[in-house]
Amino acid sequence: MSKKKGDKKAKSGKKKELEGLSATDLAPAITQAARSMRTALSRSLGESGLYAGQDGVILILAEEDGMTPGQLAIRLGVKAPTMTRTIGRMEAQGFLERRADGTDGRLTKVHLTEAGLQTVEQIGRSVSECGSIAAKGLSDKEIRTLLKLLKTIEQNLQSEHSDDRG
Amino acid sequence: MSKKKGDKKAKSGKKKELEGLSATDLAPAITQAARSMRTALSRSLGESGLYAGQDGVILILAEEDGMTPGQLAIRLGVKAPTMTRTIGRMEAQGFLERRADGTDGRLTKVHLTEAGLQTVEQIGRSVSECGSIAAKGLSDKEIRTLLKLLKTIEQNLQSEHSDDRG
DNA sequence: CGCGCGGAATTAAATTGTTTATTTAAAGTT
DNA sequence: AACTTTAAATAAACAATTTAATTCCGCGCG
Repeated sequence: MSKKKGDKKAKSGKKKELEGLSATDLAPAITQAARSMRTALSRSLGESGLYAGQDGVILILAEEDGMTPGQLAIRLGVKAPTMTRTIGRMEAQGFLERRADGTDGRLTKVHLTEAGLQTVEQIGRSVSECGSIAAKGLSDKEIRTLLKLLKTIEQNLQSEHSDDRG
Repeated sequence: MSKKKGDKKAKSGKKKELEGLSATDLAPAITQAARSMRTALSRSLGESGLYAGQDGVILILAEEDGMTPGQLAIRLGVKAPTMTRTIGRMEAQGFLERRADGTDGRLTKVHLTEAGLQTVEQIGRSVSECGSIAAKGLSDKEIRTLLKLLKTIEQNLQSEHSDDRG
């Protein structure tokens, strides 16, 4: 088991051979960083009675109330079934409520309740604070670079999945 | 519209105020990127009969067999109960097995089975390939920068949690 | 020698997340 | 108008994570 792996054959062929060099560490690195972030955020969010994953729903709804589960799922980058169940829990918790759309019977509109509205500020604070803690010691430029790189790899992974040729 | 911020006009004069500026987007960004990564890795890993989260266990065990659940948890950055459950599943799947430590009755040693050993190469390929896909279009330097930044924010979050003052 | 303390592993309970499959309603086709 | 297709939401099954509580075992102390 050698730590250095230079013998990986590139299946794409004409690309740079250096490509897969450090990329091997990318998946573990981002996984662990995200785990730490999720845990930290979860702790902070706990004060509001929320779980990590629920914060985004409230934040988006605070900006635009009455979105459908599908729209929320797309905005948050999760799958529809995930959103359905999360909404169900949050509804039971009293943070939001579902209402049927009058014109289209297939649609469900999600609305923030009074209790949900009251959490918005605290959530914003938690997310912001969590980001600040994580970014401690990093310059503004570095943060922007990180944000840009994260978006890039996300798009790369998404487009790979959608298999959008032509 | 007036919400637009992030101008480069303000230099490092009062970095304190600028600090939380882009950091607010950090948690959502890394969350989504990690989610995409996890999904992609999960698909690739599926060919080996594994789930995302199990790969690291096998990879570490391939390097050093007979580690305890607690050691594995620390190495992978997860909590002990997570490791217990993952090990349980993987044992049921036949990838590894638990053995009691002869000298210390509290310890459990985890060992790779033959089936587990056979997945090592494929896992390495999956992780590497997944990283390459994610890093498509990024220079080697950018990848290293990303890795460094990820490690930094992870350490920031960890040290925040350990709360070791005094 | 007994008894409590601490560490390691596990169990319990709660939630997010994914994939696959099912229901229901709108839209399109013949 | 009836049938088919599509789209949205949901249900079910699996897995990963976390925190809190429990069990088991070794070890020191009285």
